[in-house]
Amino acid sequence: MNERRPTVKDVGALAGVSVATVSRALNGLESVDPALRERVLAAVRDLGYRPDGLARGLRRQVNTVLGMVIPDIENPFFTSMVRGAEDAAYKGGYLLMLCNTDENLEKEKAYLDVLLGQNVAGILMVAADEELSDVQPLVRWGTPVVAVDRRGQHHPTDAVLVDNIAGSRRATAWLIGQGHTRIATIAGRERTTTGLERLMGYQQALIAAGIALDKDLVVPSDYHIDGGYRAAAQLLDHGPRPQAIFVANNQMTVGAVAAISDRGLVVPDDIAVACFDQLPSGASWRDAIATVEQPAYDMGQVAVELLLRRIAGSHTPVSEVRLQPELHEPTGAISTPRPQSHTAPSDHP
Amino acid sequence: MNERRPTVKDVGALAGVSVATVSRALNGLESVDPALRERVLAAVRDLGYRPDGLARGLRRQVNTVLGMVIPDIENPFFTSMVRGAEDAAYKGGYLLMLCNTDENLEKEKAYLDVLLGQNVAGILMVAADEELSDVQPLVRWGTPVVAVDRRGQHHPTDAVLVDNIAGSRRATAWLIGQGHTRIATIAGRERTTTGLERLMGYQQALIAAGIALDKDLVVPSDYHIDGGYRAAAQLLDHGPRPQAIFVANNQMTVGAVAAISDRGLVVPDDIAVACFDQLPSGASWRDAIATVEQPAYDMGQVAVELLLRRIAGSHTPVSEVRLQPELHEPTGAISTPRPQSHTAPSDHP
DNA sequence: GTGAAAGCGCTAACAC
DNA sequence: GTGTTAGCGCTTTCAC
Repeated sequence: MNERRPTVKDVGALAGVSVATVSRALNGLESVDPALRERVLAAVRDLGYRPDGLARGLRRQVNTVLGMVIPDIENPFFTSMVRGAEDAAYKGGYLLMLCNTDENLEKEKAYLDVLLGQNVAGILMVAADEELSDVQPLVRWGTPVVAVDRRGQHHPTDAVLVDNIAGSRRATAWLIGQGHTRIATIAGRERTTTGLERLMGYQQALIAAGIALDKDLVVPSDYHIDGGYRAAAQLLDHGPRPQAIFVANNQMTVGAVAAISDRGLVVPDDIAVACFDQLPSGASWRDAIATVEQPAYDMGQVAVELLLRRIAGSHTPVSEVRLQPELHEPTGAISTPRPQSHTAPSDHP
Repeated sequence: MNERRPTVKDVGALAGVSVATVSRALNGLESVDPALRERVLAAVRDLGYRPDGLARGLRRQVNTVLGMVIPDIENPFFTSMVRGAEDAAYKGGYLLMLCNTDENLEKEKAYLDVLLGQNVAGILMVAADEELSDVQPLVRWGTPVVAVDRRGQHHPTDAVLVDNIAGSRRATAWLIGQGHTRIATIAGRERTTTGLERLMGYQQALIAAGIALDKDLVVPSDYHIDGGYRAAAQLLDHGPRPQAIFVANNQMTVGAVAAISDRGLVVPDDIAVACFDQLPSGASWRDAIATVEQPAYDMGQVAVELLLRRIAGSHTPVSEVRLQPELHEPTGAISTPRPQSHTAPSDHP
């Protein structure tokens, strides 16, 4: 081990041909004599040769790799999206390199640098911060980018989003339909479009039902479990308790339910809950909460399809796809739920 | 947009210096006149220049990027491991490119090809198939590799594993301690060391307690939710029902519990369950099942530390680290559990 | 301290 | 159909 890694030159020498022939044979050009091609492939096997991707990429100026940047690899919503993207990419002959920014702008910039440096064919991006994330260099030098879930504010790119307003409007309307009027919301980060849009949907539903908006019932938070806990605590511990809460994402819901439960209250008997995103399978409170389920897998898939079209040279105007989320009403059953499979094949037969 | 991407040459031209000076300025060499350095950096900003990683890597033959290959990005065990690896890598000045193989050998090979082609500094690998996964080319050309969770059989590399035998022995012993003697197991894939070792632990515990092994109580499965469901169904529908089941991973447990519940049985009253891996937070049955919790985050962290040491040139013999999993006894509480935070900071303060 | 030039491994003109 | 060679963008001797 630790021999020098073989190059085209070594392969050529062993096969008794020039480097050009090696290259042609490896890239499947028809114009190569079958006998020579055989010799080349044999030499490749003998030496354990694999092409240097850097040199190849440098020369060809295109790669068959896509980059994907996500903010939180531990959020099932994103991993499901990744699976959709990856399946579509693989089908199209591309591989997907994943980068987790941990909602950290500095990391995000570093990863974009690397991806751009590797000359990836295109980038799928869930921005850590819609205002500050810098996709400008990508767009500027012609690397196709598709924004997913969150759309950067400054430099318009293709985007695949969910109809957040409609989704949260439906969820809130459902709570109203259950007979509640004093409905609070734990909102998402204020600087994100998802946060703003979900808040708008909540407000629209109240207005449509003729319910006055109450600022005390709107608690902005941060999309994290602990933030959801704190927000719910504030709602429960100060002023008259709301009859229902609409929570803007899954993680905050986990925290909110914990806060509710810690106070000896029961969902939905004492307080009704609806939320954006799917809840973890097997959760005991899963059948007591209405959820707005986002088509995460499809979002990833559609995003890649858009991206591949751009890579292929499409010059249609920048487009924004809005997928419809689906309201999932709780069954109200108390028994242990039958968990759903997480695997993509069963989710997307 | 879509101007030609600038190169060192462009920067040099604008700054009125040679490409060599540009390169030196960008790489922080001391020997550059401060005034020139300033001119260069200004030109870099003006042009929006960023170095081409391919050319740089090709020339330097070394990168500041690590590759990580995992089989299932939707499994929380792996994503937690990724977070540990990533945090350690970032701390050490490296970025982590993630590749999801979906337990698909062909994909795995393709990703390894790309990573090796990109000349990554090192690779963390959770092999899709311990017998067939081919790390030989990596080892052969000196790219450091650390196996995590699963150890390749043929070509020994550094590895970070969990003491599977001890973990499953403890879990099974706990079931015995609850007074059960007719204890079944839903085992992992037979060709994996984790599968074999967890089966061994189960058997060791039975033998130590003087309980005869019964082949009918061992059902091999595949680590997936559906497989767990089928395996449990077989145990419940044929022959005398076991008093307890030890399940070899989290996903199969989700399926097994569903099968139990579908038959109107209750855990742990009708049948006791213990399993390897953490269960999803908020699961209603979480407090009824004993779990063997693996230190996933730490595994990723330790693996990167090992890898970085190799990259730095350590020539110590190949080493295998075994971390101890922890038996988590159920509280037996029926109330809604307080979910734990998933975020790394709270898990690893 | 700075510039000219070689060369990393590969592909694509261009000759033959 | 095959070989020779230039050059992708960068770093790094080697001169000056």
